[in-house]
Amino acid sequence: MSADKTAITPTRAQDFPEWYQQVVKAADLAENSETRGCMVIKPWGYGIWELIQQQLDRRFKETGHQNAYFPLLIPLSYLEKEAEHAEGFATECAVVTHHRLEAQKDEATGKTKMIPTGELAEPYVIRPTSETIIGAAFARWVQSYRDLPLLINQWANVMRWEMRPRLFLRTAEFLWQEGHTAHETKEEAIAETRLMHRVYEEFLRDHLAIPVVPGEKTENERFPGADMTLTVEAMVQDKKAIQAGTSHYLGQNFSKAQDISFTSRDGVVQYAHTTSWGVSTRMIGTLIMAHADDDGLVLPPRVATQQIVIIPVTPKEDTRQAVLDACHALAETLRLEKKFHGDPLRVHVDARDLQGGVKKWEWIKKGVPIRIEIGPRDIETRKVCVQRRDQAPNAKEFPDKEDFLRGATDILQEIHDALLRRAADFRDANIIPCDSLEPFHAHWAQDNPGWLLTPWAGTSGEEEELSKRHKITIRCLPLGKQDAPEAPCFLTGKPTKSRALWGRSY
RNA sequence: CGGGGCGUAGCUCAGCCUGGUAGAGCGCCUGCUUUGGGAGCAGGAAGUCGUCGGUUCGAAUCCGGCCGCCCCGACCA
Repeated sequence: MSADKTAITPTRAQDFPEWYQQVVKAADLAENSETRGCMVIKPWGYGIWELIQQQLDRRFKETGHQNAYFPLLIPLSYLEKEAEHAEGFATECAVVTHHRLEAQKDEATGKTKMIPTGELAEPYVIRPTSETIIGAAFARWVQSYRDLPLLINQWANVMRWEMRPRLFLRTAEFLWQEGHTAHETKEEAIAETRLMHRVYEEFLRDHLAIPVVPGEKTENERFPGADMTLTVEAMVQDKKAIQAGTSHYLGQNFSKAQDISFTSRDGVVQYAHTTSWGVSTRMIGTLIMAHADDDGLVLPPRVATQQIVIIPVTPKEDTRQAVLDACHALAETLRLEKKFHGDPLRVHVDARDLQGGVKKWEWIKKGVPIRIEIGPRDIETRKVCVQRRDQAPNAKEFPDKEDFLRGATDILQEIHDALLRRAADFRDANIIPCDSLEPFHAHWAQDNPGWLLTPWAGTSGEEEELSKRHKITIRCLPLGKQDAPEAPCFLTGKPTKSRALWGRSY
């Protein structure tokens, strides 16, 4: 193999979107299905989702939430209750209109066709999100201030009839969690919105090694029906932005529309303040675009379906069994004795009867953080061959087995830290301050323009104009930057303490 | 929903213009060789050529309807 050959063709530099597709394929994460816009998530990819689920769910429970489950089908009339909300999703709803099929034989061809029949009096919409149907339940559950706060989360699938699907990033059906809460006061609801926003930021940083810019969406970019939308924005390797998670303060918009009311401490009937927040399988797409390289996927250790893969090297038949035994023994020791952030290590022995090189490259493409090779010589010298996914494919070290055992979880943490640092450096290098119009316009003519941070005091209309002109959006008003030194807005010249972050996005 | 392109083996595609009834590479299976390595050689399995209809002695190939997919826009977690 020549030194410049990569496992993935094309490379990121050659064709980023195609590279992405090839990584998904090479890592065996998911594939397109017969159903338009919907993907089949394969075990290696679903394993990542399961880990995301487990670890996020733990945080939700720690912050006082409980899981529940609500129907997939929402009566059409529910979507008519909150006008803005309905309008926001109207163009991407799948509608269920019939409840049975009738077999009909075509006399000419002899084939049987199934004809929908039994039309429903009121159609159902397959949930694009569940505010309305959960709100209806909340209306029944909330009677008194003593019923509040109501802190519910649901793990579910939703469907949005997207025009241009892309594996993980934008599929018609996707998996997510949606938190829905109801509170007595605005302050409490906003505190909840901010809390979950922070949970997302920490999760992305500490579990996925993705640094994000936390901030607030402008009115133009808000969730339909929300008073405030908080977002975590990730920058991926083509310098585009991906909204990795959102947390919304819904004010009393939904509670008024759906009558989520309660008798307050002073005996007055009031409307609850509600929130909703969610992350989806899109995070897997974000993770790929943030960390993968020209040899395939690179998994942050905490969400790696397997963290360590041990490849037996069996050149001779007479030492084969001893090598296999040594591999299994090491795997078992790692599983039983080592923990990474509280979870037992996930270790796999790849004993398949394939050539070593084939196996090695397969695990590189699948992004396994640590590869171990053990052969007859290593058994004699009591060493192991250690290779890391954050280093070159042919880089290897030969520590004593005992030393490796002692330091295995440290290596995982080092890999996590290295991924995070690399991504953070990249992001920081590609957020450019900009305080006047000329360079702003010029910036977006570049190929992969990165983000601009500007003083901003423009109106929604002015924002929209700039957005359309350059195919950009205000990704967010970054959280820590809304009390900056007063400066003239780059567009209007009005003095402002606020800063806006502009970029192209997925 | 507008503008382009394409549906042929599991995958990527050639063949279509100039109709004569199906090919390559990769993958898969078998055998031999190789073995700290994404190997080599030999053999093999696998396609009602998206679908319905028309023209023709004969259609993957020509004509029409339908269905689906991809790319560029509008829309979006």
